[in-house]
Amino acid sequence: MTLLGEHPSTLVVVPRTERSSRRPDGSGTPRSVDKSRTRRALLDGALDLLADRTLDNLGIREVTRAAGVSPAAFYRHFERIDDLGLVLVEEAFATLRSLMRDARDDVNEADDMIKRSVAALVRHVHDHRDHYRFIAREQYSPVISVRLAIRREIRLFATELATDLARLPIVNTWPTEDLVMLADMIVGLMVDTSKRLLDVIEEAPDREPEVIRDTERRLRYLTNGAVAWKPRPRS
Amino acid sequence: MTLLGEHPSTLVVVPRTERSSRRPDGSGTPRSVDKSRTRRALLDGALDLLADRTLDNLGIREVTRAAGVSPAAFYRHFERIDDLGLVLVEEAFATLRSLMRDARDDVNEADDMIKRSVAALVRHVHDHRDHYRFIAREQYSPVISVRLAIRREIRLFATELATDLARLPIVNTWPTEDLVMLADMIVGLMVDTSKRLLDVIEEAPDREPEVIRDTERRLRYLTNGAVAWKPRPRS
DNA sequence: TACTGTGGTGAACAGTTGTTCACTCACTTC
DNA sequence: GAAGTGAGTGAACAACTGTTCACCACAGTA
Repeated sequence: MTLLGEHPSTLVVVPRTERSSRRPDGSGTPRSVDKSRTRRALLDGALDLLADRTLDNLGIREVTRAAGVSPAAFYRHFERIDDLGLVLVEEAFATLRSLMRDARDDVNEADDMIKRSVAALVRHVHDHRDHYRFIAREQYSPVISVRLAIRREIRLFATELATDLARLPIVNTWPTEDLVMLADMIVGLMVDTSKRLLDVIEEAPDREPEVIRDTERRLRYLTNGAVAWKPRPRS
Repeated sequence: MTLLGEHPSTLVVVPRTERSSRRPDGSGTPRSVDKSRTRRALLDGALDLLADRTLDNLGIREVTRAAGVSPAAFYRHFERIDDLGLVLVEEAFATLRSLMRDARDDVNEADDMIKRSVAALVRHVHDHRDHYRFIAREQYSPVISVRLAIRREIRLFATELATDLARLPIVNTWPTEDLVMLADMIVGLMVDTSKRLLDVIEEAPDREPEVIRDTERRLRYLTNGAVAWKPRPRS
C-alpha cells in the first residue's frame, strides 16, 4: 500500500453526481444527507477497525481510509479522534438500553426470568458484537473522556436496573443503597458475561452453552443471596 | 524532540567503562549483570509508559527512549513488543500472588477476615499501581497472547482461592464446581475493586473509604449468599 | 597475551502519521 | 440566473515509526 490510492474512491476523480445516489424525483441528494452519510461511514469504519485495535491506537488516516474518504474529510465531522469515540460510546449504550427494554417486556415468572434475561443478553451480544466489544475494551481506556463516559453510562444503567428490582417482592423493603449494590453486581455480571461470550464466540463456539449455564447459576446465586442478606438498618 | 539525541546517553559516545558501575574489587561489571540491567530498564520504562498508554500502542522506540538505550538494543532482549508484554503479565501476577500469600498469613476470625482481606488488597493496589492498572487495562487487550495469558492467570488464581475456601465451614461440603463459581465471583470483585481504586486514587482520593466500605459490603453479600445457596446435587 | 562472543551503538531505510492548505464544485439561497 | 456555503479533495509538511546494518568496546576464555 502506497501513499497514492490510499482511499479507493479517489484513485479516479469522480464527480459528485456520480458518487451520490439520486432521489426518486431525480433531484440531487440533499447536502445534509450527504454529510450524515460520510459521518456514518466514518463511525462504521472506526467501529470495524476497533474490532482488533484500541481507540488509543486508532489513526485518523486509517478511519478515513476505511470509510473511503480523504484524510482531510475527517475534520469536517470531528475535531479529534476522541470525539468520534464519545459518539461510539453513546451509540453502544443505546443498544444496551434496547436490551433492557426487550428484557422488561419479556418477563414472565420468577425462575424463568433468569433464563430469559440471560438468553436476551446472549442474543444481544451476538447481534451487536462490535458495540459490546468496544465497551468492554474501552472501559479502562487511557482516553480519559471515553473512559469517564462509559463509567457514567454504566452507573446510570445500574440505577435504572435498581428501580426495576425495587418492584420484586423480596427486596422491595431494602434501602436504595442496598438495591443499588445488588444492581451493580448484576450489571457487573452482565458486562463480564458479554466479555466471556465474545471470546467464546470467536475462539470456541461450542463452549457457549457452558458460559450460559454458568451465568445463569451466578445470577441465581446473586438473587438467592437476597434472602440471606440483612439490609443496613439506617439510611 | 528531533531524531538526533533521541536517547540521552548516546548524545556523546561514552565508553562502556564509564557507563557501567564498577564492582568493589575494581573489576568491570559482569556481562550478565549489564544485560539484565538494560532488560530491567526496558521493562520498567515500558510499565511506566503503560500508565497512560495501551500495549497495543506501545512503540519500541518509546520504550528504548524511556530506558535510555538505543532503539536497536531492544532486539537484544525481545523479539517483539508482545514478548515484553508477556513478561510484564508474569511479573504483575507474581505481585498478585504475593497479595494472597500475605492475606493468608493474616487471617484471624470470620468477620474480621473480610475487613482484613479488603485492607490487604487496598494496600497492594497502592504499592503496585502500575501492575494492577496494567492487568486491568490489558485484560481485553487486542494483543492476543497477552489477553490469553492474563485470562489463564486469573483462572489459575481463582482455583487457588477455591482450594482455600474449601477449608471454611459453611462451604466445605460443596462440589468443586460451586466452589470455583464462588471463588470466581470473589476474584471478579477483587479485579473490579482494584480498577475502582485506581480511578479513585488518581481522581478523588477522598472517596477511597467509600470504595472500601462498598467492597466490604459486596464481599459480605457474596459470602453470606453461601448460606442460602443450594449446591448442585450431582457432580 | 590474543581471540571470541555479545550487548550496545548510530546511521540509514522506506513507510506512515496528523494536520494544514488552497482548491473545486454541487447544493442552497437569494 | 447569480452568489454564497461548505463537504470533500489532493498535495505538501515535518515528525515519527520499526527494522536492519556494520561497527565498536569490552568481559570471559584460552
